[in-house]
Amino acid sequence: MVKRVRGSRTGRPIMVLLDLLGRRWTLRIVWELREEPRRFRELQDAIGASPTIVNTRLAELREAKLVRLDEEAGYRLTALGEELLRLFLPLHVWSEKWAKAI
Amino acid sequence: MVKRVRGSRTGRPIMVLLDLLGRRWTLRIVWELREEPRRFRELQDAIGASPTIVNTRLAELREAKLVRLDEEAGYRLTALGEELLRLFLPLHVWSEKWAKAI
DNA sequence: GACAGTGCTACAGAAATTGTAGTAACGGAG
DNA sequence: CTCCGTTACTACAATTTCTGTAGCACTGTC
Repeated sequence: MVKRVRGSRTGRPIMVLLDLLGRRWTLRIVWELREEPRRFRELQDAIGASPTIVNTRLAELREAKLVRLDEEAGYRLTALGEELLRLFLPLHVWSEKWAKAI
Repeated sequence: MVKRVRGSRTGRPIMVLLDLLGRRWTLRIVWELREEPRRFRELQDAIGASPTIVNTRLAELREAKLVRLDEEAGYRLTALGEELLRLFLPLHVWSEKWAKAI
């Protein structure tokens, strides 16, 4: 089986990004790191996923330079990761409005 | 089909939203509908997913009142869906910057 | 040495997704 | 009416992904 690039085969950055963020737990992990660094197990407990997939997603996020492992404090967002998070922060407020609408 | 709540068991709106958006193809579908309505097959061809999953995601998005089926024109974002999209639009520009950084 | 914490991995079973094929309803052409 | 193309959508087996549990190797503390 040929290794495929998930999501877009075009390689356009927006498609690559949407594909990365559209994997289970990815958005959630970024969200959990929004305020402070987290240890591997801490993160795993917080989101309730298996260590296998947490590790896989962390590896992808690290490769994408959105997350890094700080030996002292744990996993944390990089500068790029924080930029991305800032784009997502309005979601929090909006989600409350959305919840009322549905 | 049994209705399950994926992701967060808390029911907090932001978690429910992150869970919905963190399913494969969901973000991509919203993105494809950003400019104009799309027919089912058109959408399927554009993203390259199976009809099964396209239909499943559309059903979820319709239930979440983010997408609706306009018999005349095809699937389109609702007012809520357009609000959500507006939050995501900066991603397009940011993704270009991100692509250069990695 | 015993113990707890760290990141991380193995692996079998369960769940989600794919790929292919097909259904049913509708409209227009012949 | 029959045939054809279009629509949304479904069935189902094969494949891929994720889960749940257990454990490893390493570091530091007592």
